[in-house]
Amino acid sequence: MKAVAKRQPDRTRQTLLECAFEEMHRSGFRAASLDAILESSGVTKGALYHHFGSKTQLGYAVVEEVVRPWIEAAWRPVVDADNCIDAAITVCRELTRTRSAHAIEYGCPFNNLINEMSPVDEGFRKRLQTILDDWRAGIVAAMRNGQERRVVRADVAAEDAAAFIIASIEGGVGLAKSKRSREFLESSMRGLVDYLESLRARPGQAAAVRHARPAQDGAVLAPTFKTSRS
Amino acid sequence: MKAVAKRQPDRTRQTLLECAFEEMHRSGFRAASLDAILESSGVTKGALYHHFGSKTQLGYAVVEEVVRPWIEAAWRPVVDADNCIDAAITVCRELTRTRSAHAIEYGCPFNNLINEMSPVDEGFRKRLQTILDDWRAGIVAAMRNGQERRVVRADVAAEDAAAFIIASIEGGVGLAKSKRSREFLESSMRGLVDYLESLRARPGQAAAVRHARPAQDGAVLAPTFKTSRS
DNA sequence: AAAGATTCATACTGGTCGGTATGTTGATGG
DNA sequence: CCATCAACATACCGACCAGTATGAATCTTT
Repeated sequence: MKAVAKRQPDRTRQTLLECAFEEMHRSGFRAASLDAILESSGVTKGALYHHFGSKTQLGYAVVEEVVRPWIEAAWRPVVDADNCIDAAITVCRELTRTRSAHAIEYGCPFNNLINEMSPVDEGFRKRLQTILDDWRAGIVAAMRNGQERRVVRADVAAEDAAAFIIASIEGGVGLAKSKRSREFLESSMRGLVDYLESLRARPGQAAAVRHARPAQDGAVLAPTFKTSRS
Repeated sequence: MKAVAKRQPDRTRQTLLECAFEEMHRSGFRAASLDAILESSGVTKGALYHHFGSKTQLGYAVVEEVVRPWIEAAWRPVVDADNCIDAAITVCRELTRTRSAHAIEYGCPFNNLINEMSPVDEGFRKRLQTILDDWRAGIVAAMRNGQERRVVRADVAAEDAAAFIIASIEGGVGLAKSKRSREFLESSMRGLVDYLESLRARPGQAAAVRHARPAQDGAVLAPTFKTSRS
């Protein structure tokens, strides 16, 4: 019998992925040092190059197997929820509240990788694009669903709103890196929450104007208390 | 008399700054190669190190003397305008329309630098932070001004809205890099324009839920067509 | 248990990059 | 016209880093 298996290729691979993810999160992909990954993981270079053909291949694997699930887990609650606006607001609140100083300082790995790698590597670009597409499609589906259930205004263009929401989140997290505090992120998120509130369907509203007008007139506004801070 | 001055230190410095900016825009700061900058500028390494003490100092100078004016020029129209919402919408339209494929592919230099350098270099972080602070303060001032002129809803929290707007712009430009087309940026910008429209003060509206300001109506307004799309 | 493949370990290589040492040329003041 | 300094130019150095060659240890299969 063997007390502990001396060879655990799957575990080695997983350790490598996680340490590579952290190093990439701190330094970006190009500045990520293989030696640093090897040191933090306790794996040798021979093992690394047995599991991954190159640094680039390792990076691709991190995107597919770490970043992608990470992002998907974040917005899943919104897609699964009965009321996508309530769910989205909750996610936003969680996002700012649970975020450690470390996460504030280093930002969102997904956003970081897009910014760094999309212009210089097609493999990264394509993989990151599909993650973004899926994320957006999930929000679009949630909003369409919300429109059918009459919890989201019918005149909202779901594609545009989804892109706008994702952009504001990633932009807020990204820009927060330039500040010491999380003030910017929190402030931006309050703006986002206000925007999300404005997407709620109002009780007596006639639906479906969509591409005709920006809505806004006639309807008399303002969900109010649930969101009013102060 | 001299036909052409053989020594033009100011011009040499400026050329260096511009070429460094372009190289940094393409590759990021850390991956920017001094040799590439020297080749594209036709300047030698000796000249570079005469004008700048190190690559980092060169980077700082690019931030202060190229990136900062670049950003300030972008939002100045909003601050100077009579109606900041109209101006902001115009700027957004310009931003997407005039943007070349190159700019789509490589994103916003300011955002790129924050994402890349803020976590790893305090000098960059501080300089970029002040640019962001100024940008945000400019929008806040414009919105407060707009609130006094009754073109912006009185219940809007200017700080939050400004952060949110900036985040959505930079996020949209950043994420657009992962797509081949500018579709994502345009879509996100349509979402932003819709949001900006929602900030307009409405004629007969009793204002101020937010900080409980009464705000007498009577002021009329609302341009409308100037901005309505489709 | 032998053979063969998988999994890992070590030492080394070629290349790139930021930075420096040192030399040369042009401008400038006396 | 000479001295001095600013403004360049060239050659070189050490560090780091991705990748490889080679071999050893372990597991699997028969």
